[in-house]
Amino acid sequence: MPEARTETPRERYRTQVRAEIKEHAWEQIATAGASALSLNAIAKRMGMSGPALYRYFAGRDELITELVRDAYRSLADGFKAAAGSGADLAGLAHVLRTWALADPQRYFLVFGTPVPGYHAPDDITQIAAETMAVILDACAALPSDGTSGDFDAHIDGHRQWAGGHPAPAAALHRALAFWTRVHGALSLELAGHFTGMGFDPALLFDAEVDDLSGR
Amino acid sequence: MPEARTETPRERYRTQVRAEIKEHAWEQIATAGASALSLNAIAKRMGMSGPALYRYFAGRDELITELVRDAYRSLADGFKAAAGSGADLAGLAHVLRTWALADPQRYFLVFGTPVPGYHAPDDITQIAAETMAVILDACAALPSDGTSGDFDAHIDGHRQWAGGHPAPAAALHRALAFWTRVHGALSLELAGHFTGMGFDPALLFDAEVDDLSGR
DNA sequence: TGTACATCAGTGAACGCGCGTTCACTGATGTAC
DNA sequence: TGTACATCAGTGAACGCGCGTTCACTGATGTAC
Repeated sequence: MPEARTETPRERYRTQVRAEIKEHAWEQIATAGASALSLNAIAKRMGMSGPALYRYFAGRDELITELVRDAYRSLADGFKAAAGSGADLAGLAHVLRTWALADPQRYFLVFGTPVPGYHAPDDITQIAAETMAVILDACAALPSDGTSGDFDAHIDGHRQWAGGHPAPAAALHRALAFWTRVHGALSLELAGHFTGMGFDPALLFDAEVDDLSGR
Repeated sequence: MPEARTETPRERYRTQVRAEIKEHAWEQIATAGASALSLNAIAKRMGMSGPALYRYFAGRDELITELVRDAYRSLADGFKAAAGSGADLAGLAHVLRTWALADPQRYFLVFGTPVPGYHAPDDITQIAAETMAVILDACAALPSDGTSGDFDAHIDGHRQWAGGHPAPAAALHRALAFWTRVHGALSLELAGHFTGMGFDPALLFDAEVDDLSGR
């Protein structure tokens, strides 16, 4: 029994071509970085003329914004799926690492060098907040030793940002540290700053995650 | 008593114009990011024609490489000066933070999104190793609780890279964690990932540094 | 001290390129009666 | 079922732009005798 068809053949074709454009875009980004993304080059690769792409995206900026959105979306979905399967903070860290290694340039598109003056649209910020929420839940689930540093006293403004999440200050703090530490280890690794240094970045990553989880 | 003059007036002029070109380049990078760096635009700002710059740099790539070299150099010098004045690991962290905040795009030129396929020349890698050495010394000077995790057992390959530095494994580990944690906190802050989250990134940074120093 | 020559900074024209984007259009696909 | 019309994907030409880079040159500065 086929599902109810609410999409016309033309609509299906449209979404398919849109997806194909994005795939070529990702390929180009993986190869030469996001700054080298060119609509004309994508069109050529797809065997069509440049202006044709304007049927699918208002322009280069909209395409890039869409790619950023998709990247955040896939990360948020990965987090939620893992959390739903009972993953703890360490498990989420490894979801992030796997996601990053799968396409380093995608990782940098989201977490890398910012373009001065660019501000992500609200709905993207929203998706980013979803990922934060998953991490915060995982931190709240972790046993805490109850000790509290200077920073924890300062953090209530952040609790408000997090939708008034009832986690203890130490958990809010730990959630932020999750991002900084895991991103620090990952981005230096992906940028090649550890190549030739004689150790395995994966083990350093694991050590950071262990420390973060309270060991 | 004037010092011995080994530089002719022409040479002095050359180095001065070179420096002026670099200054305009940094200004442009700070404004629009490194990918927007353009020789012609620099020349226009300086009131000269584009080709004139080829008297001073073989091309765009050489200019950028030189900027990266200068950035590393200034960071390494800052570290050494601080260490020479008795700064501990926390002091060095704040040197790095100050250096980063002074020109975020310079920070990202060095530690940000890598250009696929680009490899820094050996002399730049060398300067990077100098900065690493300063951090490692600071870590070796810190009291260690002697406990050792899984990662520490793996780290001897890295000791070799570090010129056979006699620091305990825990210090080597701490030096690496210094980079990942401090870079993680700094780069997320500079990229604006914390704006509007209701806490002060400087305090989070301090908390990370305290934790790193053994509290 | 003055003259002849070499050095070298900077110019302006030119080349070829690829970019994003617009526009008027052709031709195929889908829709309404 | 067939015909008239609307929708819309894709084309090719064109615009204007700025880029890195080369080349032959002018004119000023420095050097040697």
